[in-house]
Amino acid sequence: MSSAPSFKRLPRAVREQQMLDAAVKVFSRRGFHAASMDEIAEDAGISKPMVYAYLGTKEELFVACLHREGTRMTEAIAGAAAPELPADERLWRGLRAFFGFVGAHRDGWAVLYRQARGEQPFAGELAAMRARLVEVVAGMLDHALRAEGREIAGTELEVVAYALVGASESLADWLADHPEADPERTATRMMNVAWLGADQLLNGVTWRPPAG
Amino acid sequence: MSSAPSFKRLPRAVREQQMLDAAVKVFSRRGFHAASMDEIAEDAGISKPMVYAYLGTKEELFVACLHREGTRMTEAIAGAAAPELPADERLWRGLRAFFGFVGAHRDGWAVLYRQARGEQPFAGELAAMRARLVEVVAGMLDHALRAEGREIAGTELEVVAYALVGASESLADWLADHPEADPERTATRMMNVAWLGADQLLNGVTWRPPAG
DNA sequence: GCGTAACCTTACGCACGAGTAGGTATGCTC
DNA sequence: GAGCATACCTACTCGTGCGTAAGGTTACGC
Repeated sequence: MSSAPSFKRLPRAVREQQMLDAAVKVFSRRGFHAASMDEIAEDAGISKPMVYAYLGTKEELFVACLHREGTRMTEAIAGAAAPELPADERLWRGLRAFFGFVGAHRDGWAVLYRQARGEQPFAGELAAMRARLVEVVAGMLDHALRAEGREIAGTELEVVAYALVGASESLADWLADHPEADPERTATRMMNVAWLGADQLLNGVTWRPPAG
Repeated sequence: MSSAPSFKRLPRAVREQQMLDAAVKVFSRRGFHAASMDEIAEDAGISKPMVYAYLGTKEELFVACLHREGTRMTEAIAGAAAPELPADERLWRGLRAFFGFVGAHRDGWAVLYRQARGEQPFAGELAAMRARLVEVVAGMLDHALRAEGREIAGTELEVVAYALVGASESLADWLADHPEADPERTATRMMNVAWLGADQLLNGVTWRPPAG
C-alpha cells in the first residue's frame, strides 16, 4: 500500500531462483513427500501455477534443487583442493571448503543428504554425486601412495575413501545440528581422524583381526 | 479348500511380528510416505483394519519398526562388545557385530538409517539411538586413554566418536548396496581406518592446520 | 453345544495435495 | 498507443490413500 510494491513483476531467471530457494527450505524442513507445492509457492511469494510453469512437476523441482545445491558444493570443494598441492594440503583445503559450505547452506545440505538418500527416485542421483567425491578422495590417496612408491588394491582404496567420506558426512550432520559450532574447527577435527588414520595406512601399517 | 488352510487364525503376537516384517520390507523399498498401508497389509497376508487394530496408525507402525530394528541392532552390538575386554578388542567385536547385523538385515538397516533420517517426526528417535552409540564409542576411547594416563576434552572425544560412527554407517550403506560383499571383511576395513587413526590420536599425535 | 471374545473382512468417508484450465494485468517494441 | 509476449492469478478436478463403521467367522471355556 504505502511504498513497497509488494508484487513486482520479475524476470524469469530471478523468480526461478526464488522458487528454488523456497523449495530447498521447505523440502529440508518437511521432507520430499510431506512438502506441499502450495507451501513452496507461498514461501516463494508466488502462486502455484507459476512453479509448474517454470520448474515443472514436484519431482523435477526436487531434482532441480538437488542439482543446484550439488553443483554449488562440488564446485566449492573442487575450487579449493587444487590438484598440484601435496596430498595433506589438498585434503585439508577440501575438508575446509566442504564444512564451510555445509555451515553456510544447512538447508541445502539437508536436502542433499538427508532427503535424497531415502527417497527412491533420487537416491541414484545422489549416489552418483557421492561416487564422484569418493573417486576424488581415492585418487588423492592413490597419488600420495605412489609418491612414496607404495600401492594398495583399488577396491581397498575405494573402501577407505568411502569411510572417510562417510565420516565427513556424519560430522557435517553434527555441524548442521549444532548452529554454534565452528566449521573450521570441525574440519580440523575431521582432518585429525582422517589424516592420521590414512597416514598410518599409507605407511603400510595395518591392523589385523586376532586369530580365531 | 484342499489341504492348506491359507487363512489360519493366529494369535496376536505372531500376527504382529508378521505385520512388522511386512512393514519393514515395504518401508525400506518405498520410503515412509510412498509406502501404503494397503500394501503392507497385503504383504503381511492380512487386511488393513487388522494393522490398525494391532499397531495403530501409520506413524505408530513406523515407530514400532524403528524400535524393533533398533533394539535388535543395539543388542547385537552390546552383546558382542563386553566392557571388560581391551579397547581394540572391544571395538573390533562391536564393528563385527554391527556389520554382521547390517549384512543380515538389509531391510531393517534401510528403514533405520535411510528413511528415518529424513522424515521429520522420526529423526529425533533415530538421533537418540545414534547418540547412545556415539556415547558408547566415546566411552571406549576415554577408557583406553585413561589406561595410558592421557586425557582429551569431552567434546573433542565426542566428535571423534561421531566421525567413527559416521564412517561405519557409510560403510554399512556400501555393504547394503553390495550384496556380494563380506560383512567380516568390511568390518576389518573399518577397523583399519578407525583404529589406526584413533591409536595415533590416543598417543598424542595430532594434526594441526598450516599457519595462515 | 452354546455364548462370548478375539480374529478378520468388505466397503466406505473424507481430507489433502498434485496438477490444470482459462483468464487478467503489465511491460516492451515500433 | 496498438499489439504482443510474458508474468501472473483464482478456482477448479481428480486420484490416492489414511483411517473407520459395521458386520461375519472361528476357537475356546464351561
